[in-house]
Amino acid sequence: MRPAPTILHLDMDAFYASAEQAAKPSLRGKAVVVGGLGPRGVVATASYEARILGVHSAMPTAQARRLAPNAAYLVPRFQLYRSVSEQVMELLGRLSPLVEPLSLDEAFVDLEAGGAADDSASARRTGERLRTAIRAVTGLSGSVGLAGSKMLAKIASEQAKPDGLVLIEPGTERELLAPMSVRTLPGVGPATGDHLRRAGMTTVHDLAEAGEDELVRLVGKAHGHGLYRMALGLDDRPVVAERDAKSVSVEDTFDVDLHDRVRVRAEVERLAVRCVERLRAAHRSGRTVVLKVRRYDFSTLTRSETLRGPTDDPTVVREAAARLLEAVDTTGGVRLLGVGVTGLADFTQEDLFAQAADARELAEREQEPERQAPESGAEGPAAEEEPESAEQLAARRWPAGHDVHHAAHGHGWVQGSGVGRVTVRFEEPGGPVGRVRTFRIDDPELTPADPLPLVRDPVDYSSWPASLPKSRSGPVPAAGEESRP
DNA sequence: TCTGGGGTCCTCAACCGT
DNA sequence: TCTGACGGTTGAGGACCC
Repeated sequence: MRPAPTILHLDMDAFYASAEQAAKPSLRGKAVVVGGLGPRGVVATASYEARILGVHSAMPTAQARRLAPNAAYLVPRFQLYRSVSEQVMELLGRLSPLVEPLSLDEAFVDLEAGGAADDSASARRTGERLRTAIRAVTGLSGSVGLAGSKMLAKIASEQAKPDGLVLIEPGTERELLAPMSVRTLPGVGPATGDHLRRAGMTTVHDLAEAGEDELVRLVGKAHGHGLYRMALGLDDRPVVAERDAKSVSVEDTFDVDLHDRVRVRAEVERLAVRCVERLRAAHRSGRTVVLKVRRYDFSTLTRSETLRGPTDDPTVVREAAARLLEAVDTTGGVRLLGVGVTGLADFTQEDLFAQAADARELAEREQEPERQAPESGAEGPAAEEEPESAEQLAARRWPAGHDVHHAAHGHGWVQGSGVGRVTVRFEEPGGPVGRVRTFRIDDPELTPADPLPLVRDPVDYSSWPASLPKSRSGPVPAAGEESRP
């Protein structure tokens, strides 16, 4: 534990939903749900207005619709979130070289390493200035936790939500943690929480009392040891910048379970190719290919194969995935398929040709002479599947919430689509609530558009935090300098 | 009323080589 | 040659996180 609370945890408030509200003036103050909209979708983020109605992350979207039938339901737009995230991370990078992003909307910062704070007062000042800067640059609010360790900084930012700052003074940690639920501690989820509860432990105090040996007996060596230290408020994990990814994977859940083995095979090949595209985009190669199958009853199994050396050849990965699938029983139906690659390296083995040839030879030996080509063939994969309805076609072409441009009406976003029609609201970030118009889905004047920046004429923060920001135009965004309790 | 997608880390068993 | 301990690698699964 360091002597001063100089670890900062930033957590953007209801990030995806807030970004959508900022992008779409008509949604400000309204319940907004961002997530999968299909029959098997789940909620990624709900705005605070939707949370009041009981909607929360990881809830099936169907359930959310029952709780909040009038909320706006939008599919995620990662392009927008990524660009906002980059702005935020850029500000964090100016506070310290040690920034550890955890996701698009969360990061740890070691303020001491950046000379941005050395005691409680300076840490608090920096935290508040950061919140002000984030609001000015992105138009969104973030909550800040400050403490002497990562674990406590994260707990602090959780307490600070929404739109606040909480600082935990070193020396007060044990007292603060004692009455909290064991579920507060990182790494304690539903399973471990239940396990501990059955052993009579519900609070952090109970864990500290139980002692290390008892915890190790209950939940295993690594976890038990870590849990005990956390219960005492001890956590010396450093802030680590630039973590290399250890695996790359893609997966798809199907709206309807797949029964046709030919279709399953075709989907696995498609996923393998997508996985390699991602791998190559990251300039990596991988040595172990993993196939994931979730069956009709939600039971999940994985099968993996380690190659002689790392590869980024789509043929090699596709063939490995296909071999793995042969060993899986899919009768009863398949709900999800995934293909991943682990054991990543920055280089590719020179012997790629030989490896591809090996794999092909193996596959050929196992396959019948005429391999069904899914694209051709009268009884291809489509035989069993329903043709796409007009609704599905419209939803795919014009996803709810995505930006569009109309030759006559300008910039807008898709409010909904179906029966050959798409409804668009014409409005822009920072502008007034716009009007709604409906078009045919094949209207030639309507085209998909890129998201607009959430703040059009941002305050100049190019020399932040060295000097105070100067406002170029408009009112200085509200973001109190005082923290909420 | 059913349960996404992209990851990380840990555990355990089997197997291999020394 | 047999047996055992031990470490490393591989494969499978589970828990957890956002």
